[in-house]
Amino acid sequence: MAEARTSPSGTETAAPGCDAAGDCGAMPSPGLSEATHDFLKALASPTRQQIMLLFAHGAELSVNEIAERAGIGQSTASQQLALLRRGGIVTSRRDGKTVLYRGDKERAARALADLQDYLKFCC
Amino acid sequence: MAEARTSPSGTETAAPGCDAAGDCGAMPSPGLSEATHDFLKALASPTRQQIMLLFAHGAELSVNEIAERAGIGQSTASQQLALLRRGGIVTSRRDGKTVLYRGDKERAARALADLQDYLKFCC
DNA sequence: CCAACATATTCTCATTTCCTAATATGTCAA
DNA sequence: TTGACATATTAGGAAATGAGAATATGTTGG
Repeated sequence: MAEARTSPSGTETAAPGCDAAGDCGAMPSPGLSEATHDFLKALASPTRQQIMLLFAHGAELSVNEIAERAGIGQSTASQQLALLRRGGIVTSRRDGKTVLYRGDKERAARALADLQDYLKFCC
Repeated sequence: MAEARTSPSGTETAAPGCDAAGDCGAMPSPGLSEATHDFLKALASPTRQQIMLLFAHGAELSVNEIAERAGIGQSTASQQLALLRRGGIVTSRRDGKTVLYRGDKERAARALADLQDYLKFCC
């Protein structure tokens, strides 16, 4: 009978480490917002990391250009770009038939700041 | 006949965006080091994020404590902690029978700085 | 050494992710 | 509107991931 889990309900909303303290409701408990989680997930993939490098120096590229330069299919590129956009690292705008993507400096910086707060809290 | 991929070999070691420029070997081309990639992968998981929160305020916890507080099994905790350690966010030290884990502030900060450079380059 | 406890490793299975092919949607020009 | 092109979406299979059960390794005390 292995895996004796003592706390049956995994519902631990409050900040841990403050278990029996009593007055820890004051701080916001940076539980890593959905946006920051998406940001991390977006960057935690070699393919998407490679795609991001294509946006160096503020370059603005179409889906096809990205697919070709990254050596992946068109649909794959579209999907990965959607994840990157969901993670707030890229923005897209339409120009005629094509859709141009580029890095979103501001939102990336914001996500990075969130991450910094999170790490400052937990480490 | 979909998926017309122009570059058949996906072996793109050099920094893209510098394709036909010629003199791009000067900059380090922050291709996201293995360490930083492990760092991102380590944080891109709700379970591991939850575990990290247990280390708030420099707390040092055993594997069993972590498993209990996070509501996961012992083996799962051990595995996830191994990933976190591989990502450089956590350090471990032995104290008798138990192994104590805590956040690694320095290495986390270094990984964050790497990430910042990467984003500064690509966005 | 042996028993007891703590952690690590292995095995297996369910879920998710990644990628491609095929198809659908959207946009412009004629 | 139709044709051509660019992107988005869907479907399906291979590979990676996440978690628990069982087992192995390591450590202390008797």
